[in-house]
Parts: sequence; C-alpha cells; structure tokens
Amino acid sequence: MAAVSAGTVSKALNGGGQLRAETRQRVLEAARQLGFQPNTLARSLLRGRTYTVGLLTSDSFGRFSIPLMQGIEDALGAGQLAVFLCDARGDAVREQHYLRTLLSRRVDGIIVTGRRADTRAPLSQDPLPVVYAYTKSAAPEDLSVVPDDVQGGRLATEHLLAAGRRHLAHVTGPTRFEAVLERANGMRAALAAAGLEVARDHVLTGSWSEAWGREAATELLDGDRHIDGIFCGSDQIARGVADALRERGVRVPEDIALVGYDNWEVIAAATRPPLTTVDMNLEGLGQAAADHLLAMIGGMRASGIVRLPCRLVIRSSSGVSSLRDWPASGTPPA
Amino acid sequence: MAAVSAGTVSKALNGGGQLRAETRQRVLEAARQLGFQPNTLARSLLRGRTYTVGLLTSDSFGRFSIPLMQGIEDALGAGQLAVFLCDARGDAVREQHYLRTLLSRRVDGIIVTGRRADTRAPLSQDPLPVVYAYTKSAAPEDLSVVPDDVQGGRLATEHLLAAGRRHLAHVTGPTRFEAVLERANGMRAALAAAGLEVARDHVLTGSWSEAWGREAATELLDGDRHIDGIFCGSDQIARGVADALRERGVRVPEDIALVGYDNWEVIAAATRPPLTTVDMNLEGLGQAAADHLLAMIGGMRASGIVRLPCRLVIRSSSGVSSLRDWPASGTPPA
DNA sequence: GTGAAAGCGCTAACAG
DNA sequence: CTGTTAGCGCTTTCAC
Repeated sequence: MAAVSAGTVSKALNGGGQLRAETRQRVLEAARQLGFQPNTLARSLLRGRTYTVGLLTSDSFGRFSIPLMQGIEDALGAGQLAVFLCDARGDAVREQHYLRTLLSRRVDGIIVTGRRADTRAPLSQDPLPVVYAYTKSAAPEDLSVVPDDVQGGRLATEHLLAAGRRHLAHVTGPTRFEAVLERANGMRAALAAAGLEVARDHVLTGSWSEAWGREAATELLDGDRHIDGIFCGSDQIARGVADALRERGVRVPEDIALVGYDNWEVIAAATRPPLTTVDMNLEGLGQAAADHLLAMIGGMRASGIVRLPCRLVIRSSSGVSSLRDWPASGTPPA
Repeated sequence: MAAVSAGTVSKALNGGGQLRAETRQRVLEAARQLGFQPNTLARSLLRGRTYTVGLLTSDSFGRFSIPLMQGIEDALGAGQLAVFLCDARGDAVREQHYLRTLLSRRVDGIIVTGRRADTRAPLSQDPLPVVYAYTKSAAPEDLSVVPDDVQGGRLATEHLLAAGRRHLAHVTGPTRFEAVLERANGMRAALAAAGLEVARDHVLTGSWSEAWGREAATELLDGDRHIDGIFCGSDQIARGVADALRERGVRVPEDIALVGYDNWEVIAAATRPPLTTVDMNLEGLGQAAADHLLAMIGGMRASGIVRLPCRLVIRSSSGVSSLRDWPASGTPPA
C-alpha cells in the first residue's frame, strides 16, 4: 500500500535504518489505516526472545496472590512483557505439565509463587531464569524473594513497647509454618532488646482462624495472666481476639493493645476497633521479584534469599496514633 | 541424532504421516534424551493459531476474580490453551494498550472480566472472539456470562419463607450496582409469589461494608418494625447485621433469620452464627465463559446475555438445616 | 517410508 | 536511501 518492500516497512515501524522522512511517514500512515499490528510471534521466533514470562502458582491463587500478581504485572507490564498464568493447585503433576508448556512456549523466565512463604522444592530447570516470590526454593543457587517475618514480628512488638505495654502475649497460627516461628522470633528479639521476655504460657499457637483468636483470648483472660498487649499472627486471629475481648468487657486498646498481621483490609478495617497491623507489602514484593527476574533475563546471575521489610499500618487497636513508618507514596527499600 | 530429516521428526512427534514404527520409536527416544520441546511459536506462526487467550480484567484482580480465574484456567488448561494475564486497573488507556498487545500476540480469543457484573463498553474488536464474564457488554451482539442475581434474590427469599419467616427486610449495597436492583427484584418476585410484599422502609440501601450492616440493623431494630428475617446483599453486610443483632440481644436465627450473598467463605464461615448465603458459583461461571469462548474460536457464533443460576449454601444463620440445593460434587446447570 | 523444498511473518545484512 | 535475500523452527506437500 505504501509501495515499498517489507524490509522498508520494518525499518519504518521500528525506527531503524536510513530512511527518508517522507517514506517513513507514508509507511506509518498506511500501517495506521490498515490497523497493522506486527506479529509478535514471528519477531520472537527471529530474536529468540518472547518478551513473556510464566507465573507459576504452586498453590491456588488466593488472597496473598492478588497483590503479588499486581506487583508483578506492574513491573513487567511496564517493560512490555506479557505474563502467562499457570495455576498448579499444589499438584506436582500439574506443575510439571505447566513447566513443559512454558518451556515449549519459550518464555524468557518464570516466577514461582506460593501461598505462604515456606520452603519448596526447586523447579530444577537449568537454562531458564527463575525467581521464587513469597516462597523459598530449597536450592541455595536459586533466588527467592520473601517478606522479612522476623523484622515484621519485631516491628509489631516494638510498636507495643512504644505504646508503653510491657506484658505481651502472642496468639498465632500453626507452628508448621515458617512464618509463625519467624514472627515469634522477631517478637522475642524486640523484647530482649528491651530487657524483657515472653513467658511460655503467653504464646498460644493454633489455626489462622477468628475462632482460634476468640478461643485464645478467652484462655488468656481466664488464666491469671497480666496482659496489656497482644501481638497476633494474622488479622483473622486478631479480629477473633478483639471480638472476644470486647464481649468480655475488656477495652481495646485501653486495657489491652492489639496488633495484627497481613493488613488484610477487609478484616483489619472492619474490626472494632480497626486493627493496627503489619503489612508484608506483597505488591512491592511482586515488583521486586519481577525486577530481579528482568535482571536475570538480562544476564545477571543472582541467588540466595532476599528478605523485604514489612511496614506497620497504624489504626486504632494499638492506642498509638502516628504516621505510618514510611510514607504511603514511597516504596520500601529494596 | 536419529539420522532422519526434520520432516520425519515432525511426523513422528505428531503421530502423523506414514512411518515405520521402528523409525518413530528411534525419533521419540532421541527427542526424550535431548529433552526436546517443540517450539510453540514456530508452530503457531505456521498454523495461524496460538492456542492462547487473553484475560483482560477491567478492574483489578479482586476477590471475585479469583474463583473466576480458576474456572477459566480449568476449562482452558484442559484444552492446552495458555492464558495471558492483563490487568487494566479500570483504566481505559491501559486497556487499549493491552488490547493491542493481545492482538499483536495473535491470541485466539479474549475473556473480559469485571469486578461487579455491571454493564461496560464493548471492546469493539471485530475479528476476534470475545466473551464477557461477570460483566456485561453494552453491545447486544456480544456474548456476556453473568450470575442470575434475580434468581439469587429469589432463592434467598424463598429459603426465608420456607423457614416460616413472613416479615422480611432487605439490607443491601449502593443502588448504582445493577446487582442491587436485581437481587431486590428477585426478593419481591418471591414474596409476590407467596402473596406478600416488602414494605418500603424494610429495604435499606447503603454500602457493601460491615459497618453499614451494623448501622442498618440498628435502624431496623429501633423502628417499630416487626421483622423475623433479613436478606442481606452481601456477606459483609450480613456479618455486620449479625454482630449488631447479637449485641442487642436479638437471637439469630431464632428471632431473626439471616441470609447473606457471595458465600465469601472467610466472612460467612466466621460469622456467629455461620451464614447461610447465596453462592454465585463464579468458578462455574468462569468455566462456562471459557467454554463459550472455545466454541466461538471453533467458529460458533453466539451473542446475548447468559445468566447462570446461583445456589444456596446453608449454614446456621437461617435456622433451616438441609442439604445444599445441589450436591457439592455436582456442577451447576449450564 | 522418507527426504527435500516451500513458506508462516518478520528482521538483519548486504546490494544496488 | 531502498530492495533483495536469507533464515528463525516448524509442518506440509510432493517427489523419490
């Protein structure tokens, strides 16, 4: 239509080569009129790069995957990379199937995500850049990006200490989750730094549910323990605790200050009073993972475990009003 | 390696052509040893089909998108189709950008999803199969798959009627959502069928939040209304209502039976008492949308609005114990 | 039965 | 400056 050869069109559209401006205009105009979209497949075939990455969830897409995916999409979409979605549902066979699919589609790299930040078996796919996000690869030569749950636990505890609380309890989830241990360790570290420690019967482990939160709160009140602050391993637990306390006539935060974990908006904001809680900044984590992957695709080698800091979101359950510890518009330090 | 030509390899791997069994074996063995994965791009280039579809969320991936995506992935993954993820964040410019990307990548079709089942502008992309899932295209020649919210409202109401309740109220979300109107219409229809109607001051519209549920419950109790059943437009609202009722000494379900909407497990199951609620079966909806898309890719023409039935999930808030209205293992009628 | 050749849509290198 | 050629990895005729 522009009466030029295919090669010339290519140069015109990609801004390359030596072309007369008039010719370039003519081609561009024709392309516009025809609604011409260059065929990415052909280009990929030639270049050996697809500008596509695979997103492989080992567990189903859940609440944690959403912000993570947004962050990943953000970081990759800006770089014009497309994302292939693969939900293995925790099934190794499905995962293997998806892995083959991604390889045959020649993705430039893969991001593997989990439901909890626990350790998992590596993909063992030598020639391809892989980043593990919100899950840790058991292989030390892999790169994993996870939230720093020790720091998160510390953050929550320091906040309670800053609020003048000295008799803290911890109500958390099942000990088989690494996060449970790490958050508790963070708590202990913060207490130790203040010359305090947490009594053995002030740490209650159970499930991640509200029901467990209510049960644990009851147990804490029934014993003869003096408690003025509770750090909960999740917002769901914290909500259960808050409900049980209120129904027993214990005031939050006046009598007992409360800090949750996850910043699950729909839970944390609806709790009475709204929960101060630790935010793992999963969107930032997704972005960081994607950025690392891009670097690896670019030839950079990287391995080990990158821990990203959590931040505290302050609402009223902790009785301290102050700004968030970093500005909402800012990004967490990488 | 198998000492045959590329053409022969192709026939061997794809099971086509006339080959000696021994040759085929030799090729297969060599492919296995080499870990050979045929390059899907090259194949797509040739066939003119990519076995890939785009998933375009107009709103961010949220709670409703998860089951939807699972259903879509299920239906497509089984057919060996891959899914490109595009999150337009409700931004028309981003959406346009993604649309171009998908076209240049030559997807076989597109599924457009929304956050609420409301009407949206069509993609106006003539030559490509498109299905709208959990959102309705304004163009009648497009195909949209949405939950039947009128039927959902009817289901909830009939259940309350079956529980012997006759004085029903409705606490729901903002009237700008089509679902709010449709669910209310379903309620009215069910009541009319029983020779009843709902008083104007028994329908309270507000936001989708727990706080609104609490506020509305208080309002209902403070007025001099006799109410023995409340149908709530969402589980969050229902939870707020349940909390407020309990705190006012009203027993659920003995004094007032409660039915929610969404079957948002984490809310519905944690409510005291656990909520009977309407499930829109979004996973099934995703599957149906994907199946329709496959049919369209296969050459079938289809248009209009497909409404999929909701089902009732019975817990204790409605005071009726019975089986779900269809077996958990079954699939909803398409 | 198997190999050789052409071509999917594009771009890079080289001619002209 | 622009056109021609070759080739990315695969499948599909068509000879042999």
